[in-house]
Amino acid sequence: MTVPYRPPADVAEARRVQEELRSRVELAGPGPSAPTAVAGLDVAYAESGDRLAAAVTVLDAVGLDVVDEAVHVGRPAFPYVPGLFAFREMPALLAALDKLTVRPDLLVCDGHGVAHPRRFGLACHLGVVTGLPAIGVGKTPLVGSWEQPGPRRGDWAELRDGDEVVGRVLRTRDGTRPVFVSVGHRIGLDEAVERVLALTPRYRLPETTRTADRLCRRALVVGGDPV
DNA sequence: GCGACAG
DNA sequence: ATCTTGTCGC
Repeated sequence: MTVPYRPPADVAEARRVQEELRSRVELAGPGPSAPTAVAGLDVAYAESGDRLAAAVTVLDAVGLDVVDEAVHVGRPAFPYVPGLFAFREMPALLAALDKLTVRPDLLVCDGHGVAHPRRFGLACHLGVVTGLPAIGVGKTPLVGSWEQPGPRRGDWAELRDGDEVVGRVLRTRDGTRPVFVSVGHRIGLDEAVERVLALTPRYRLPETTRTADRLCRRALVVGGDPV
């Protein structure tokens, strides 16, 4: 899946691109079809901050075993600006996705989807650009307010920004901090939460992001960096 | 005006 | 994201 993508030259251009792509987000799912190959995406940075490794792991939706994986080592494509975070990692993530042999049915991103100031976080960006259904799973909030969800796995609370429900604060494990789930592209919030719970049988974060996290960190070490 | 701010 | 020691708990 080769997808054309050019990083913006500056903040102004990034915001224009973001606004243009935002109109293409689909907040509902395509249908009842259950995903079989779920991809996890994550990026690790070198201490210097001038090098990064983007990883994608594809897991069987049922057994949660890794059926394919790919990494791409490169440089950040944009400075870190809250709200424009996606531009930083998009090129490397797309390059990694390009190397996959197995085409995923769903992308699980470490970052938010529509739970974003302009409703277009990394998960939306990746979903729209690739055309694949995508879910955003953030570890910390970016926008919105919420009531503390119950203490048990599966308990949740609405994440709302003003009058809009932009996601769900979901407890994936008893007694641990919740994660922030939001729609990225072509999937509904209920199904997104359902998928996240299916991917967290044991740990707080989805197995997809855990495997991708280990992969990109390893790639960064093998590539030679830790002083 | 001040503070907050995914990774 | 990354830098960091010990510590509490299963």
